[in-house]
Amino acid sequence: MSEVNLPVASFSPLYEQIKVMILASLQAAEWLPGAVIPSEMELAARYAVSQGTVRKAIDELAAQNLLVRRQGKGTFVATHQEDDWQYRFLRLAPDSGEKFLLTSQFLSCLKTKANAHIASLLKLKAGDTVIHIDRVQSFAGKPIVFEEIWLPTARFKELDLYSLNAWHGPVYALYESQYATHMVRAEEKIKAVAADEILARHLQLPVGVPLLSVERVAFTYGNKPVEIRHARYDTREQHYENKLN
Amino acid sequence: MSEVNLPVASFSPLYEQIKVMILASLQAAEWLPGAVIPSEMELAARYAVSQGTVRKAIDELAAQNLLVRRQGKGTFVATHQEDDWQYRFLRLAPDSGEKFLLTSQFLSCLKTKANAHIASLLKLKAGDTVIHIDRVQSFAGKPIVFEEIWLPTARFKELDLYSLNAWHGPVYALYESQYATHMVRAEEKIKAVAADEILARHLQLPVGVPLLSVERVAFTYGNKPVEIRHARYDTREQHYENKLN
DNA sequence: CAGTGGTCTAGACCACTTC
DNA sequence: AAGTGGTCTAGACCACTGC
Repeated sequence: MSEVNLPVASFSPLYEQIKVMILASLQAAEWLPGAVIPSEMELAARYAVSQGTVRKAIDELAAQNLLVRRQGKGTFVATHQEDDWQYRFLRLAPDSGEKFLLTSQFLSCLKTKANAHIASLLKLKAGDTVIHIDRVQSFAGKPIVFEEIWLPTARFKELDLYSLNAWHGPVYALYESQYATHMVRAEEKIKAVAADEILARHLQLPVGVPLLSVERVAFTYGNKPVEIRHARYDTREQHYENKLN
Repeated sequence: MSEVNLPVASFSPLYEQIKVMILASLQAAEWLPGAVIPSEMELAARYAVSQGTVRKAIDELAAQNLLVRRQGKGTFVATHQEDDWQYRFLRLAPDSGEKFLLTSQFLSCLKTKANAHIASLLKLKAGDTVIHIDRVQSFAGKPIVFEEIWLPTARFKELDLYSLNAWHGPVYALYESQYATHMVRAEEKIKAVAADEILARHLQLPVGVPLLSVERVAFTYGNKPVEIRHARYDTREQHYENKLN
């Protein structure tokens, strides 16, 4: 008998280890969203490597949109609170090509027990509670998006309908500023569905109209899922845009 | 009066210029999809720069999926003819999570005059002709996708129904091997629509069922659009998957 | 002008593939 | 053993920002 020698923890370059350490600092909120991190020289000294090695680590974290480099200024922790990033995860766009200014109206914000589906997506234990939010988004006065959101109660304790409606700007900016939770990436599953009576009422359209159903799981540092969304888009005058590379 | 000094052709680093030259070689088909390009050392000599500079250029082209690096072997021109890349642009996946094996049936392949919409997307002149293809894709015997494809006749001259149905594998691999055209990226616009009679017949489902409408423009080197697709997906047992970063 | 990120170099050595 | 890409270093200099 001969054994195959599988490389278990094979080779890990220095810059990978430094990425891990920087990630740990982000996760530990040592540097907050929007803040500068130490300069490349400082980090090189801290980790006892050359500037080039720190550079490569930062390059890759910047490519993943965790950090943002600004020449002459420094390297910053990515945030959803800046102009270009306000709607980083929004793929809906008007067919006309005009600018998209959505207004948001929150309808409800209730604490409930997570059902099996939501619980498994959020990796919660049976019996854990979630916050369930409903909202409608409108463009030029027309309701276009009906959206349900589920959040783990543990992380988003004091969130209520009043503070949601008092907030102006993207929800992900609110999560950052109020709950120290930065969304790093998300996965969406898209289907076509027919409007039922509830959706028809919210979106002011006839029952049976085809709508885009978009289920999103959003993740913070360390691939931790912390938000579920289920949106329905009226795509009669707008569309979902995607780039394939 | 004071003039604002807009930097017109400001600063362009060496590695950008080398990227441009490598891109030119790809576009000129000096190196074909799947082939090795010269080693970093050779390119460094050719362009009279250091290996590190060539390296950075190649790194960025590899990040854009134009090149593929393989340690110990060399750097290769990306191709749709390899296992992992076979369905690089396919975002449809079964709800069940099982493996997705699609069979393709081409229905027609006709030369027609491009309508205004298609012509403008393909940047054709008025009067230019296109090849119009219809096909149905099935999974486990069930028709799931109805797809129309438009191609500029000029580039895809001898394409006919017989050769399409004789081909086994992704269409983008056929474009590469028969028409020296490699697809680099694509843009999709997605809507929900109701099945009309034609779609209902092709997909064997009732009229009115909500379907996903996916309009794709695919580009080759130099951002040149060379293929339009309009697909309709039955999303009752499968979904469109997307990752947001 | 000092400090930051960005570019470029030259050279040593490592990891992987092939012959 | 030779050739490829991959890592790491040290140092020089450039481009941009802000005091």
